[in-house]
Amino acid sequence: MARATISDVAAAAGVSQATVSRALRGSANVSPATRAKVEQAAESLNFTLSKSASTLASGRTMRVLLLVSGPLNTWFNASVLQGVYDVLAPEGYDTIPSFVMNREQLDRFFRDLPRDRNADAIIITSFEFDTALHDQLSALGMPVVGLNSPSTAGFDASIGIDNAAAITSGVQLLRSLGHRRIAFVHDYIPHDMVYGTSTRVTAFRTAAAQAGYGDDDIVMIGADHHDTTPAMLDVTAAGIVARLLSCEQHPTGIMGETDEFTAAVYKELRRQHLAAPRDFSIMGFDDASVSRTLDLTTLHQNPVELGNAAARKVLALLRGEAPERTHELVPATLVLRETTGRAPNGR
Amino acid sequence: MARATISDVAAAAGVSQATVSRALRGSANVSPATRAKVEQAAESLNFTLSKSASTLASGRTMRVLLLVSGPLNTWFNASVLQGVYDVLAPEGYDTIPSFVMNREQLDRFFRDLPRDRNADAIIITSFEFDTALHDQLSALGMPVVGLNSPSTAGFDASIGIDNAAAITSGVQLLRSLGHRRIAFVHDYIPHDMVYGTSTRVTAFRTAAAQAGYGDDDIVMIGADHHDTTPAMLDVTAAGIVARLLSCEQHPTGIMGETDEFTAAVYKELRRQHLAAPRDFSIMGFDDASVSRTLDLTTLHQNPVELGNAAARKVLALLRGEAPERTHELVPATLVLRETTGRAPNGR
DNA sequence: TTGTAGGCGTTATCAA
DNA sequence: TTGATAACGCCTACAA
Repeated sequence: MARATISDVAAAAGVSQATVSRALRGSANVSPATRAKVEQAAESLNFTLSKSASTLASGRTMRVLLLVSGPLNTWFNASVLQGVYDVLAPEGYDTIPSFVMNREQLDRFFRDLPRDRNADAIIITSFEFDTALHDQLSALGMPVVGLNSPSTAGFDASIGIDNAAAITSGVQLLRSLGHRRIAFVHDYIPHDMVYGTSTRVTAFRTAAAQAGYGDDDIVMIGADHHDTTPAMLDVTAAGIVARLLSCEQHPTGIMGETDEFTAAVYKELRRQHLAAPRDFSIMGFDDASVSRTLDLTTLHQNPVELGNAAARKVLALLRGEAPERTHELVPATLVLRETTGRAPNGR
Repeated sequence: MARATISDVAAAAGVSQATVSRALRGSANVSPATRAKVEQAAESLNFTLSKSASTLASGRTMRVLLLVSGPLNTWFNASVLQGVYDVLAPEGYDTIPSFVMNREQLDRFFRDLPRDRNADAIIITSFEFDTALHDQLSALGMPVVGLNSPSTAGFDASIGIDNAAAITSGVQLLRSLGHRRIAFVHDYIPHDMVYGTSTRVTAFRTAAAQAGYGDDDIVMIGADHHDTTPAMLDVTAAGIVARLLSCEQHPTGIMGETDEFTAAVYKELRRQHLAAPRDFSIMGFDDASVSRTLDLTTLHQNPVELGNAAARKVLALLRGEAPERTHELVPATLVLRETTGRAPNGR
């Protein structure tokens, strides 16, 4: 049997199509009696409004795009999606995830976006845009909210964590524990589209200098290519540790860009029969589940809540209101666990 | 400025709307010259087809729903999403994730689904359906493919891993390593909507019996409630371990329902100064990243590939073809790492 | 509060 | 290969 349309319902309920439309969308100006009649008719005909037809007629799609950088199945991205979904779904909006891995895909995304014109707003996560892209954003013609984007330019609203402040507190911790030489280890940072974590690298440099570390007391070690498979992560980490331990006077305080990456480095250090915090201190960033598994000291952030907040801003923008706070920076807080402690040599 | 419509392009290119439509969708029967003219006109007007209008006219939405059980931000679910997205996106389909946490939400989902009628197909992950739900599936009127669903009833196609075979190989491993008493530890399994992992519980029982373990040599320990926060997982695991160690003659071979859960149990065991494989053997299930971090022996599966396969089946169904294999069961293979070894007491 | 009627931007059928 | 034209199913002034 063909699907019932709004006129079938109208006929069944003995009212006009317009009234059915109003009743079913919960609009005001419909008498309770009429509404009941309509709802009952719709129910018995197993009728529901067609989203496409509504969209075409109203111009509202009830969909919001979520653009994330890198794979969807990382702890951060998946949590953001969860958070966005949580607040959008009850409001009747679909969340449509898209992800891009490199600059080329990003450009294509923006080129094709109007073609799909199937969204009322877009949330963009963890991209470091150049000015060309900022212009693209403005040309979109829909609310754009940024999540963990280094700059707020081009966004109607944004939310992110305060990477710099968090890194600073981490550096302070290492210093107060007596670590004289400290290192920052991080994954490969692509040139064509920066993933946002580059902020942490520069923040570490700055924070260390401010904390009184000299250039010789700071060691930055980054992977020189992107690991594609999980197995490669161990290999990358082994290379990092080799470089770390071959420093003349190796650092005893180590910060990692993310928990995942830090976990791999930590594992390799243990393989070298070094123990934390006996021989060194190590801390991650994110408070992902792996940090809990390893009792890794870390900097806590909650990407689900970031997603929630971003979605709330979208909703406000869509209602034509200003979000409570247009550009928001939330702190990431230090979580002390078992992998940090007094520096081995004493002070 | 208002957005250009297909007639603007038609006018600019000096052809009819129908021709523009054909040309832009790459349909055959358009002369190269005309196509070029149209494409150029579209380009200069910055025109792209409206998805909603296309949908309304054609009946095809170019969207597929992905219904998952439990939160979106678990390793498994996020990977499935990634896998589905990977094959659907290049074909022009949007992937729309939905997740439900309990039976009530599931019922609502099916009740509201036609209301949204905004999908051409649906992929359903990790649900154990009763017959009432099977009927719902058939009534959907669109291709339904199952992913890791215990039964194939009601699905047009399905794919999943062979939990039973995998569990059997795990049990065999423990037996050949000389473990006389073995345990299966698992998280709380809700009654209202089974998450699919219950299969593993029963599979363990069966496999153990077949491998010659007597009833007294098998210990099943499940959490008695659902942990909501990450912190609670440790508490749950502590309870599990307490029960495990308080067995008269405690088991030395342990299998866990998932890597995540097993990791928590393993952590608690280490906290009790027990070491694997010296004092016991432990293995997880999934080959999630945490198992690599901990060098945990596990049973490997690749949910990204499961997602790929499910999406390919959807595509085939949508083309009106039969999928290569309608109902597919792929093996999960044993990955030996550092946490399993000869039973402590010898044989 | 309810009804009428035009329009939203395509696709698809049928001719030409 | 191309062009008219009738759907597609709903929303929204506007009128009653």
